[in-house]
Amino acid sequence: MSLRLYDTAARAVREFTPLRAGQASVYVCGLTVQGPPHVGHVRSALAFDVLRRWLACSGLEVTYVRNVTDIDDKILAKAEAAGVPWWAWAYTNELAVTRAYDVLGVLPPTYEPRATGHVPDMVALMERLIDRGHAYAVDGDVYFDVRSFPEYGCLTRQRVEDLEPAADTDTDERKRDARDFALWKAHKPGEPETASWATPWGRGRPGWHLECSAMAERYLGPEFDIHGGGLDLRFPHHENEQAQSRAAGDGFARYWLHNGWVTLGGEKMSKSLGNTALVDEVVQRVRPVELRYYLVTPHYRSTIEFTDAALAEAGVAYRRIESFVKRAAERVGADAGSPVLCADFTAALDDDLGTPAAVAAVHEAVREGNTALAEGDEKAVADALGSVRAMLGVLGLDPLDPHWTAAGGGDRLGEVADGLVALALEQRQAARARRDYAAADAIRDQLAALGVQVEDTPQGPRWELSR
RNA sequence: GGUGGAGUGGCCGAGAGGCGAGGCAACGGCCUGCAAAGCCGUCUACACGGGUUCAAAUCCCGUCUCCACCUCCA
Repeated sequence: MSLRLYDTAARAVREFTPLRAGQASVYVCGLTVQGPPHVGHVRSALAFDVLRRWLACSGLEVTYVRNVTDIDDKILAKAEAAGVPWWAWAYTNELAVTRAYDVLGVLPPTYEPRATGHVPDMVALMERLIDRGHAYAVDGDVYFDVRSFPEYGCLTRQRVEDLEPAADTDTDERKRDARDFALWKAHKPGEPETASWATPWGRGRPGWHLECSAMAERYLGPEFDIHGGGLDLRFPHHENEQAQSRAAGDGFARYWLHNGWVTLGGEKMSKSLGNTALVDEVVQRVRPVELRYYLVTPHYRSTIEFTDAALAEAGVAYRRIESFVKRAAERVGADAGSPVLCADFTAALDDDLGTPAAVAAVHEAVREGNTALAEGDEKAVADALGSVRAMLGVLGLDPLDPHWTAAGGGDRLGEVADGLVALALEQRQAARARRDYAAADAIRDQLAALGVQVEDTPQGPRWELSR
């Protein structure tokens, strides 16, 4: 069986057949860098990070482009309110987004283009659209003529007549149809000069949708495999992108993937509602890898409610897996066993990235591994470990991946602590040997009070920091 | 008004006509000096009302509730 993906345009799961054999081209809408990222934003990045890892794991050479929208109305407004240049505001937030992605183990894209760096591509695209009769310029604004393109609305199955007028411009009277949307916005008095670029129609700045069409074409070609983004981008953003590109003669995206919401209090997490949980704040309370587990485990298209309880539960579940990996690695070595993916795991991810069933397969392998550990069957332990680590690697959740283990390693104080705990455990073992359980338990209790969790195993005591 | 999505056991969260997803919690057992961890077992649910079918959480009709997009939005 091979990969099947739910395509929003088809409203069905479709077999994934790459345009070019052995390769996959993916364009994902990144963020408009108007503020720091919240949990909902990173869910999207994580969903497509898993897609990208799975495509690569399936043997495809993946070109993954995720843009940054670094110019738009809100960036201008917020920067002005904060009294800083718009480009500084945008860049500050872009750095915050990059940091959040990195903290959660999102792999860097193949390339991350910015809207402001692609004005010539946008101008060229507008010229093509005007030449073909699908766009028109009025007083420095350039609009897409939705009535000129019969397919308009096909991505979201909407009829132009049913749509409410596009409100992305101040005035309607210059547009041929109220639903026509702006490809380019003329410079307005009062807006910073730095937020405008020269074009054949005068100075101005990009409309939101145009950048993605221009950048996708530059880096992925006129037709590419997968276009991803959040559900809210279906309309108008993706509908408009597709209209622009196809009206210009490009094939554009062959599969459309959209991730579901993270809700808080039953409603979509969003800045306008004020119900956001910022990534920076959440990772103060939970380990990033546990946040990643929480976000990656449910299916990417389902809505998930962000609660402390759900997050805590995800942490417990992840630690169960992590605990096996660490014990097994101590027993047989971290790299023992071969990276064999369980058949259930592969089948699950091939079925529209069914991470819930994939995680269930991981838990199954962990259970078998724990049994092997208890029975002292080192061959079986190694098999399970290799398999579990390989599967976790696809999900970006391998506890032994340097990304998660890098922090805090190798410092002098840590070595001293290791030695002190070992010393205490020797004392405790001695007490146990002479059946002085009161003394042995006292040592264990004192270590526990310091956050050191001791467990006895057939191979002797081991310890971890409790959480 | 138009276009979509959702309602599952104590909780999170899958599945989409017939074999009890998985995890968390709880309870019982095994293991352990006692723990911890682990393993085994128990807990048989699908908003409501009809219908189709040998068989429905899954299909059809109706109802209720909630959410999203059509305005910036992951």
